[in-house]
Amino acid sequence: MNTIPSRYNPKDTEDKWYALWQGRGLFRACPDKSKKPFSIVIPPPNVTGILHMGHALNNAIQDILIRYHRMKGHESLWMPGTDHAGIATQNVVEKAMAKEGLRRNDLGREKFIERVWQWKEQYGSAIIKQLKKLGASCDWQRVRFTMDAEYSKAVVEVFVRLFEKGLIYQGSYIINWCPRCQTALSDEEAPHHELQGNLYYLKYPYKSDPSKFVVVATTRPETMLGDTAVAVNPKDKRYKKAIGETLVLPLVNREIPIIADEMIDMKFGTGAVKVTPAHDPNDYLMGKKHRLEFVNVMSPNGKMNEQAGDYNGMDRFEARQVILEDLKEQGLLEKTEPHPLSAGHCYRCHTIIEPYLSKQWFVKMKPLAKPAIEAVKKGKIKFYPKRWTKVYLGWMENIQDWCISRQIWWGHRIPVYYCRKCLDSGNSQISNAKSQINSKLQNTKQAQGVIVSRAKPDKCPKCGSADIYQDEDVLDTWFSSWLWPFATFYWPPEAQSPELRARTEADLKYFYPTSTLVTAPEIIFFWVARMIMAGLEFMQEVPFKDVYIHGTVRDVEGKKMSKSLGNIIDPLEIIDEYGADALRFSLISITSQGQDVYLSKERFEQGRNFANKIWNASRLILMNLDPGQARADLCVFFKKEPLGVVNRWILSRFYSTLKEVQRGFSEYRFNEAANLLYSFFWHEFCDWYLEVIKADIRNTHNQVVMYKVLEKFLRALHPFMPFITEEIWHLLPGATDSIMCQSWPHIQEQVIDKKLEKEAESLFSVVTQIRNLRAQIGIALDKKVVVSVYPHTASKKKLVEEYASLVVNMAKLEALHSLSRNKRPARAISSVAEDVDIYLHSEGIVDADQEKEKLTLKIQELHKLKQAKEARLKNHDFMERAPAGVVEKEKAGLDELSGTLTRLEKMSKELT
RNA sequence: GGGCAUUUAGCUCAGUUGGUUAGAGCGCUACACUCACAUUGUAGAGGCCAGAGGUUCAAGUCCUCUAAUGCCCACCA
Repeated sequence: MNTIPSRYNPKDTEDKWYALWQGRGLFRACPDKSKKPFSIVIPPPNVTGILHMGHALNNAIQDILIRYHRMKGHESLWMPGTDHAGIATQNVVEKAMAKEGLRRNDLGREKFIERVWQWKEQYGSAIIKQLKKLGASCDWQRVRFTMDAEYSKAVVEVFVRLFEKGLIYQGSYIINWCPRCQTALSDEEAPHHELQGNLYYLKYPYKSDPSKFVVVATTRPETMLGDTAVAVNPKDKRYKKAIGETLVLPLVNREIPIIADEMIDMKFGTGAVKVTPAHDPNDYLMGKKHRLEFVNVMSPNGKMNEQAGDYNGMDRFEARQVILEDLKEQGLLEKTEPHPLSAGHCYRCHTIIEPYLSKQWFVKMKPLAKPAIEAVKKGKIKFYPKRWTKVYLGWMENIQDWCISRQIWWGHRIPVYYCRKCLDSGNSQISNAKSQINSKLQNTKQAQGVIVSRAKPDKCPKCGSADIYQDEDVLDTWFSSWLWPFATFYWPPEAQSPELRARTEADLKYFYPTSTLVTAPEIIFFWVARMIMAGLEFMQEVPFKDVYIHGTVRDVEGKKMSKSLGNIIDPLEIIDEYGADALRFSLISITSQGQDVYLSKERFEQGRNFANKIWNASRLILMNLDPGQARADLCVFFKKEPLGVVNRWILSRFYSTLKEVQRGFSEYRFNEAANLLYSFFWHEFCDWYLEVIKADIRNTHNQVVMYKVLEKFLRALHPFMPFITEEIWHLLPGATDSIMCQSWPHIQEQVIDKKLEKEAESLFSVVTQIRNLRAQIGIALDKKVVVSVYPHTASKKKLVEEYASLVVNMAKLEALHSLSRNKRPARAISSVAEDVDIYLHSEGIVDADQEKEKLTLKIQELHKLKQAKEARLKNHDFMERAPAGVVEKEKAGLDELSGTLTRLEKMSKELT
């Protein structure tokens, strides 16, 4: 077996095994009534995406869960796929086209979409290849895309159903408008960020006396062109007389009234507010309430429009400056104060959002939210960590209607059709802003000429005209991804071809609801909450039972990793340098439940080193393994053979560890599970077990135990480090099949023996103490020394004598004597282990003072502890109120401490 | 303005229902490469658990307040 290299090289193994797994269909999952299902749907990455550390963490966790449950005997499905990511993808393709000097309008809608599809075919699978590098065991035959024809049927179905239920409506409101992407956005897509802006105080002259003014404060002076009133609080004494007066809007010369509204905060600014109903959500409400005029002064591209008079064509921020200058010139800019404000930003291009009046489609959310709130409150869905429940509920309980129409081309076209004839003849076509606002939204449903349909109608059902055209807008990307947990299973079955339906309907029944959703906190509102609503609305069942929210991956300074900051650690680079196993293990071992991860490249050394350690321990075992001996049945063997303390110890430790690992899994404490396996293997199996048995490695007991522990350990570790465990699995004698097909080791309770564990560890501590003594006087390891011990109990004496050779080997001794009299030998340095006094015979001169000082320090330290324990045991309240077990423990601790102290004191006294 | 999280060794972090002398990885110090592994081994140093109160027989852990940092939410013109 010396053909095994001494360093593990992931490059030799990872791609090889992945190809084999996939080739053999080991990731496939099919309904199997004899098994319990376990299913996860992947949070579909954007087709534009490339794998970053966040994905690596997210998918490593999912793969660990899937592999674990697969080995636990569940029919485990990991559903993969990608998201068409409307705005993001359109932006990317437009950017690529810009290099050729092309704009989307040059191509036209159809050609442009064709081009996006081409782009998707060419680059869209990049992230899937990268997931495979990571080891992701998705059922790739099922890979879905939110724009797939079958998936689109679900989107249309849902739109139509919600519309028919009256939960979708069209209307004109102030929405978040991105002037760069030129589309509406939902509130979630326009996160607020702090900006350092100014508060400008503008003077609006009275019509009756232009030398007098009302001063208003604003952060967006360019919107003043659209002002149609000034509002004050009716309780505000300063303006009591002014209410009802008329002002002349500067630069525009529009006459605007001073109105009274309770909404106005008297303490802010001057207490007088300019009202721009077409450009601010609050002003919009006031506009409606006071029947003001809605003047839209901006074009969709963020430039001022013809309503802006002289400022027509200027960019909104340019106009701001020019308007301020003009006002200043006229003496109408009273002052400018720095003022921090927060403004919405486009989550795709980070452009500052313009609150903008426009006609959009909305989903009424309150009725959908109600059951979704219930489901979580009743515990049908559980969040891990728990605190996200509150975040979820908080949002759900204050949910706003969802703007779902987008003015882009890449996406699901809204299934609404218009009959030109009906629209022309009727008055349902909404032409000006004012009537838009007043039009009752529910009317959309009955509106003449508006047809909502699963397929494009040939002719108008009302008038029979064939002059029908579809709504230009597409749906929000999230309007398709919220269906992911069931639409990926070809929901609705009735809408699919009979053949497809026959093939897939059982899958939906078997795998839905899914088991666990693994995701990041950023998309709780975007996605998680909406999936819960969709699942309950369309499947009458929650989409998943557990939601595990992991942390955000950050750099060492706590900054989010982003391309623009240049602080990215590329997972593929790490895989290339350290291996996918190392990447996975390192990430998991530092990710405690839901905490953010601060990452530097060096962290991955831990995983790499661990892989190498496993590799070399396996190498030792394989080089010394007699396959004939080793493969005995452990259970039978264990019962029959007197295995000895060390073998029994490692078996007990293994199963103790396994038990805790399993608990880690069930509580979503992956770091704990990973670290338990790590420290068991390294610090118990390698540092002690293998070192101890090395001397007698051909012994049958040792053969069986080392082989079994290795073999079972590999299976337990496989979910975390799939590649190296598979590689070594195949080096084991008689290994058939893939490790993926093995079961996760069953916990053998009868092997766990805590008392025995303690006994063995007390033996090891004798070794440690001797090593310690050697180090104290600097005796090199190759120099053999003689040690005498005096065990204070008969059982310890028996143990030490029986395992004398273990101590001799591990502490590199010439000889170990067991003293028959409790008397300090001459010329020795001393130490104590549990119930054992230890004397290392020194050939040189023992510095008695130094030795005495060392012992004295130790005595003082233990004395303090002893006092603390005595005090506790003397405490009446403690004795009365502490549980018996704790008191017992304290007593035992005190006894031991007293014993040790007496022994140390004797040692010290005998020193002359 | 509201909420959440974090604060434990030089660094990055574990520490579950309160219960012996608070742990890990990295880094550091000393020693050790013919030995499965120097991506290693052995031994060691290093902690008023952010601060102040409180509850309790017992607090890193529970409660209150304070401070710093980060994140999320909110119609702060």
